[in-house]
Parts: sequence; C-alpha cells; structure tokens
Amino acid sequence: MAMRPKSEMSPPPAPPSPSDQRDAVIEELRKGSQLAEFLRQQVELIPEDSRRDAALANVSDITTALASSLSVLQSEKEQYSSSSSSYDPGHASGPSGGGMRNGPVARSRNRKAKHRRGTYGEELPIKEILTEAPENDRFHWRKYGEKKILHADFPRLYYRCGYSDEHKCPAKKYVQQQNSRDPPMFLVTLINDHTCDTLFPDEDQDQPPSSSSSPNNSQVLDFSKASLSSAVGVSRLKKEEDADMSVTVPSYNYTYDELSSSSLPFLSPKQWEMEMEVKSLFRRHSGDGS
DNA sequence: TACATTTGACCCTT
DNA sequence: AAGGGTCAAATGTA
Repeated sequence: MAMRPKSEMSPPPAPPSPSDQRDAVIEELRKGSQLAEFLRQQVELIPEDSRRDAALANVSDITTALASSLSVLQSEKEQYSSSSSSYDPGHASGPSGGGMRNGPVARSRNRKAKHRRGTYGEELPIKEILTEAPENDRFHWRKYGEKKILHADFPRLYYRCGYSDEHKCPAKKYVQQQNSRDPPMFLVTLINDHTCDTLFPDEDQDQPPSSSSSPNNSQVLDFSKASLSSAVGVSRLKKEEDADMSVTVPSYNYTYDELSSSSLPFLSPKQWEMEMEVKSLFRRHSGDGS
C-alpha cells in the first residue's frame, strides 16, 4: 500500500480528490465522444462506399469504447456518490429480499447459519468488463441468484462456475445491465479465477452440446437462454436466435492468452485496451480502489 | 426424471 | 437497519 509514485505529473498545489479525478476523466471521455461524432459526420461524406464503410466501422469502435469507459466510470461514480450521500432510501416498496411473487412458498425456515461458500473477505474481484454479450464467454456458468440493486434500473444476476462443485472452481461473475439501449450494455464483474480447465475449445464447433445430459462429460454448454431470461432480456435473445445466434459474438481469436483464463474479451481488442487503460488510470488516481 | 432456473428467505457487512 | 450476496425449495424445461 501507499506505493503511488506521484512524480508522474508536475506537483499539484492541492491534490484533487479521487472524485475530481474521475470527473475529469469523464469529461475527457465526453469530449472524445463528441469528437468521435464529428469524425463520424465527416467520414460519412467520403464518396467511396468501401472506404467510407471501413472508416465508419472504426469510428463506431471508437465510439463504443468511449461509451463503455464512460459507462464504467459513471456507474462507479454513482456508486460512490450514493454511498456517501444519503439519497432516498425510502424506496417505499421493496425490502431487499424481494417479494415479487404473490404465492407464498411453503418453505422450511429453519435454515440457520449455514456454511457459506465464500466469505466476503476472500473474494478476489478480477475484472470488470462492459459488454453487449455477457452470455458469450465460453465458460459454463450456473445462475444462483438475482437481486434488485439499489438505484439500479436492472437487477444483478449472480453466476458461479458450473464446475464449482465438481472442480471446486471458485470463479463467479455478476452481470448487471447498464442501460436499455438497443444493444444494451452489461457490466460483468468477474470474481476469482477459474481453476477448472473447462473453457470452450472454440466457437466454430457448431454442434450443440446435446443439452449436456450427463454431468460427467458435460463439456460445457454456453449460457443457456433461460439463465439470462429475466434481466438480460428474452426479447433480445430471441432476436439473436432468429438472426443466427452469432451476430453478437465478436472474434475471440486474439491475444487470448494475455488475458487471464477468467477474463474474456467481449470487446474488440481495441475496445478492451482502451477500457483497461482508462480503468487502470482511474485506479491509479483514486488509490487502487482498496 | 434429471437438471437448471427462479425467487423468497437468510446471513453478513457496513 | 439497510443493502448485497448466497442458499435452497419450488418450479420450469428438455
């Protein structure tokens, strides 16, 4: 701790607070977004179709990356600000335990302090990823919970590795929809590395895993549609189904090894790089987040 | 029938 | 006490 060389910039008279730094980064990203928009308008004037389309694709990548980074920072900002300012806890209608169903489920309530799988202390948040396709990461996940999060428009979905029992794999991930844009963005928080060696071999093997009827040799099925049904949006998945399920799957073939086995490149390499850069920059400024 | 998901309850941290 | 994370019975699906 306390290993933050402050020599990288000229010594500021009064060091700005982490939230100021974040705001500054957000502001820069906003400017970048505006510039990207200008650029797009200019690019649209290119007469040759092929060149224009290629350039537009690049601009689109830039725009997406900027928007993703902005979204990450803003969601963090909201988290911090809402935790420090006592906002509006009234909420009037929702104890955290939910209560969406009216049918009272007869359930034994004798569940006393059970052994908890992982105490909060030993969890290792690995990465946060913004993606349009949280379901496509080639691991086998099993959903174990869903929670309405305060001040969040969408519930958070909780998944653990499908081999958490067989291989004692501690990997988990939380998926939270960030917005309701046309392709909605999802913030995926990866917790703990996979210790199971059960990554999908490759995407091009089109054969379905025959619904993995046997748990022993079940070579991982991808996110089942049902597992994403509630928050990720059934309609969207249906759309993908109709349009051939592979629309939103970007190429996975780049520098996969550079990323730890648990961090999947939902984004294009460029987007990934930019995002990691922004996040590490922010972390450096805001004190490592710990 | 077996397995995966849903969802209210429970537990822990803040 | 509130909010977030997890458990596990009930439910859904192939």
